[in-house]
Amino acid sequence: MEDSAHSKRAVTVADVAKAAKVSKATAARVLGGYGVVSAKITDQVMAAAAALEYRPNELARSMSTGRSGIIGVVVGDIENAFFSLAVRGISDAARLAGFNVIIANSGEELDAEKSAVDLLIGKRVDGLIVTPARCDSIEHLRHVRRAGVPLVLFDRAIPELDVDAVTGDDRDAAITATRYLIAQGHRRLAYVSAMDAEDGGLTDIGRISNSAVRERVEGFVSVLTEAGLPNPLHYIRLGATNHQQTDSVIKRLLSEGSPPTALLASDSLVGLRIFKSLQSLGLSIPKDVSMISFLDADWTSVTVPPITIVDQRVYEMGKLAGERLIARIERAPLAVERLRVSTSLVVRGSVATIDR
Amino acid sequence: MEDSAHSKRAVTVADVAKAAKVSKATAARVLGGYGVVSAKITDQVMAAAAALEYRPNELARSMSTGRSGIIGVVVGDIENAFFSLAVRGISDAARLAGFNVIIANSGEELDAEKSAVDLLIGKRVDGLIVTPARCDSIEHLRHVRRAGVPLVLFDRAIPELDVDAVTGDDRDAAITATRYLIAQGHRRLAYVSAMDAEDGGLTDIGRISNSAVRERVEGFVSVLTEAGLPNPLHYIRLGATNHQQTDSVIKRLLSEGSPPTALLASDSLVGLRIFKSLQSLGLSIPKDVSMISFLDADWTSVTVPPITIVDQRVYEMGKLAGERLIARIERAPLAVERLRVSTSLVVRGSVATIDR
DNA sequence: CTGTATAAAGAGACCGGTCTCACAACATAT
DNA sequence: ATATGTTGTGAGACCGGTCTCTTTATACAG
Repeated sequence: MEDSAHSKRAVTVADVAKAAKVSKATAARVLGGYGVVSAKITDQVMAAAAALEYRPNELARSMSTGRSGIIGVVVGDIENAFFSLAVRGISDAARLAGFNVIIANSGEELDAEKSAVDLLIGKRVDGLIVTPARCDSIEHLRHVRRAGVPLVLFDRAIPELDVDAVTGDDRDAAITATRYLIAQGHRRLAYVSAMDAEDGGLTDIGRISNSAVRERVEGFVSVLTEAGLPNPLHYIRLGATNHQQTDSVIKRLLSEGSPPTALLASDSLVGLRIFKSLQSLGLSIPKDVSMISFLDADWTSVTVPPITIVDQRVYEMGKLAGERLIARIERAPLAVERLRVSTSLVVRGSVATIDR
Repeated sequence: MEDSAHSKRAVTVADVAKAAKVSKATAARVLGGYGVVSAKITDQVMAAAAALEYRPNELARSMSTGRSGIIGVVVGDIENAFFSLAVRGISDAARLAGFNVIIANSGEELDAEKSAVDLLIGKRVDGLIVTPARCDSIEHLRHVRRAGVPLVLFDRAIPELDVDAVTGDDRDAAITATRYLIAQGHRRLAYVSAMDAEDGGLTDIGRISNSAVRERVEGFVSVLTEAGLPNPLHYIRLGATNHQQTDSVIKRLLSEGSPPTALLASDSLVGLRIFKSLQSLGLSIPKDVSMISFLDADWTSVTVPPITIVDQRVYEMGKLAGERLIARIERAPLAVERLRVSTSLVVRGSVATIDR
């Protein structure tokens, strides 16, 4: 294997310059596409570069220009369809503007998020899109701003932070879905979310550290209250983080004296887990229990019955976030804003009508 | 907004050194964690760094060390569950070894793949994992090798390229699935893949430019041949790239004089499209048509009936690819290998038994 | 034919780290 | 007291680009 040398020093502008018999500065002008160079010299340099298979060192380039052409994205969980769709939206916006994307996974954990942010700042990304795991620990995000790196929050807003955010209209979405359930005659409604929580219960909505979840819960509760239903917090359950947890949450929920007749799932993963739980408990949807899930995920349209969902238009959210960030990077004079992407309820077959 | 200045020069080692009243070299030693420095000076420097909120410039660091700590991944389509799972496997392996990951999407297009590879090489990634869109255009991959950057192919192998590859045991998987279908009494079997093709038909297996698809088709065909079934190529269809295409492929396939009784889907996206097509055609699975899909995707276990699948263990594949690449980066003396991750057939309910 | 404007090419500083080498200070051996 | 070693610190080259400033060559005007 003659190429096992492995690190034969890469070809540099200096090498090309020497081969083309011009100065390093001139070669750099040709290869970097700036300044003025005669056609003849340009050809010489290009020929030499091709012969040597010159590839520019973007690192060095970034060092002197101060721009990396990269935008960093910190998401909760790439495997979640919500985020992978969002990432595609961001990537598309980025590509259109000539930027590339580095993705880092936080696993919805604060420490991982912090170090991901630090890492990306270290790599001198031109801007950052972050899905903050918690809205009550924001020092690291403050630092991003202080470092002069444009920042856009995704899916969750932090009012104290005076920074752009792209979110769904979570409150309205929850309100619409909840009103629909009530209109169908349901009176005992549960809201199930994946957010970590000490115990499954909930006492103080204001303390939910994830704004998307909080606003949905608020919307949910406000509808129950306006409908005059008792104990609006009673059927709210957090902590459906994995299969076992969800199973036990659902089991406990349904074995109450008067169990809920409808479940609202905070995201498509929770929705899927709930679906499977109900299936394994031998319960039929929507005859025994009704459900609505957030996100128009793959699986929701092929089940029997197909699942009624809140369509979040995540791709648009991602694209918008990307565009906004790029506008910031290019110093567009914009007011700090929270951009809300509207959602819509897609009625399929997972909600029963209850006669009373 | 007092921080609208936006680019207040970042804090450098020199700044920290000045504040700590030591030389740049000493400050660098403390901040970079190399060399020897007395405890007293270390404290001074750390204090100054903390006060100034120093963050190292990884770009500059990479420039002098020649290592970026990044591995580049070029995948076909992040939104495909296959790839997002693989990416998680790769990321986990990377994180464990202290590497970070940049992801680029090729959209299964050769040009996009080439420019992604170029870009990543330009960013001086320490290694590259690529899912080659085609196995017959490999000059850009040759160049990666010539540039001295370790490379691991993912999901598809290219024997001519003398480079590590991590794939499934595609041939065996297809054989197992096909034999199973035949054992259930099926005699007219179709294979449907998403690969681009001029027309849907297929004349020369050897010319399939994607090794995974080719090997699966080979396996499929070999079983049909060994079972003495006529015209093994007859029901092989490529080009099920999107919903419309798949619909028309399926429609044409089933409106033949003697339509296939079982379909084998090349990946979970194709599988899902097939499922929906059949549903919209009013055909029942498995009564009217049987099917098997590759990949244990979300949706396959919640349909009615649940789908019999070929479980590909993609996470393991990704992890293995990551580990292999890192071993290469760290100059482990390994022979070039093709690593095959075994698959297994998970029988669920989408295949009917045909009595004859 | 000289003066000046202009275009093209070269020289070298710079970005922010790492790292080699020189050197100073002090401890231990002879 | 001198030689030798050890440890901690400073000076400055270097990575591979960009970019400013200077120099050289050429064109055109007076």
